[in-house]
Amino acid sequence: MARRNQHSREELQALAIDAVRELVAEQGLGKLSVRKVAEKIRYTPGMLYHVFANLDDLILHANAATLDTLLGDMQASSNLPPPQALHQMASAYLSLARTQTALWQMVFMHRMQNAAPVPAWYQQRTAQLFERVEQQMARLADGQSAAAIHLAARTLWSSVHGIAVLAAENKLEVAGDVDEQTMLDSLLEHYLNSWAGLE
Amino acid sequence: MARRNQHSREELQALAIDAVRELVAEQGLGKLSVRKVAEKIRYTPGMLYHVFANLDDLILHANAATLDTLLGDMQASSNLPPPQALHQMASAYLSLARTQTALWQMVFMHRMQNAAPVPAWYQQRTAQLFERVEQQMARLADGQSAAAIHLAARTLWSSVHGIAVLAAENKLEVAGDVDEQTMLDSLLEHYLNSWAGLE
DNA sequence: CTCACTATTGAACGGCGTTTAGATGTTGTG
DNA sequence: CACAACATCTAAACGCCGTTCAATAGTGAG
Repeated sequence: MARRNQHSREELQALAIDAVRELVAEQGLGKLSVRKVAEKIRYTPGMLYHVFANLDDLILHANAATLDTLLGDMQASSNLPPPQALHQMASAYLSLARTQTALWQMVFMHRMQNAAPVPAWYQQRTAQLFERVEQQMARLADGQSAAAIHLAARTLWSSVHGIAVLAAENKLEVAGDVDEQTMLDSLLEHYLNSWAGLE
Repeated sequence: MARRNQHSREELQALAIDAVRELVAEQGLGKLSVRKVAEKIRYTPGMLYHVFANLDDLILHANAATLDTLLGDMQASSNLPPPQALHQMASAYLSLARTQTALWQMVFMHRMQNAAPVPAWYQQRTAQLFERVEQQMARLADGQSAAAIHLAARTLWSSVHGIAVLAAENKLEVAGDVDEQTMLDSLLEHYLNSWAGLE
């Protein structure tokens, strides 16, 4: 029982990635397993190791797909005036954390087991995220140094991330009933107000 | 082979909690297991289930200890003027994330498997964290409503949390070489500037 | 038609959290 | 002092998990 060759290597990759994303969306990251993925695409677990290095590698590929949709959503607002653009980008980030919580968590909160270095094709995507923020901050800046813009972009986005983390967990450690979108508004308004010297 | 009774129930709890914290500090959360904890305190895994409901319950108890030291550190600065107090509290939070990364992650980033509700004795500790921030924000506020103070405290602290998350991961998803303490300074300065109308 | 090749399987390894019957000390009672 | 009742703890098992790898069964080339 070998070589069905119904699927090329690339098709198998795509099948497995889709299966991971479906399983996680349905049952959460905690219930994901190599065996379930294999069963879902009707192969044996061992086969997945000819196509991916290990489970973390497979997860990384699935995360790339999630990041691509997020980057797409964020790109859509890049032509607005900077404050609105940042607002919409942050809203897209938060929206993903709220509506696709499990997938968002797999991207931003899953700790990889293998100490393997993050591959370039993945790092590129996370770098793009900050780049888009930095672009808007640069447009907003009034003659600030590149270092200052870099710092502010990272500060602001880490803060947005913190709010999104809260939204994704949605109760456990930190109970409270403040709406996260309102928190986002508060953060952006006040931080940008002071940083860019707006009124 | 039963009833050594060398240790009371409370002593066993304490032993197990210490073992968890040592194991996690040394090897990280990913390597923690009931079996290792049991071996470390020289009992069998089954015994731990007479003292704790399950592994998550044990982790929760270990986390309470971590939270207590954090709350102590944060309390120390409560008599300073509000901006400095918030600064020091945030620094304590960040410092824990940097120097005791694995323990910090166990508190703030570990997802519990069991859907059990968070017990009151634990929720009380996380609530205290926000309360202390809120207290300082209230002192800083210029006649703002309780709701506005609540919102601002949660916004600010979620942002601090986001920066601490970044510090704890320290490379993986988001490469970059900006010092987190500097980011904290930037966040606090600008957010508080605008929120409290300071100059 | 046969052979070399390769995609795929199936079984195994060692680990995990958790449950539970039963063994073994300790303690209270007569 | 004997013995029953009890509490404590162990040992083994269950069903999962990620990962590895020898063996196998289809395929395409000659």
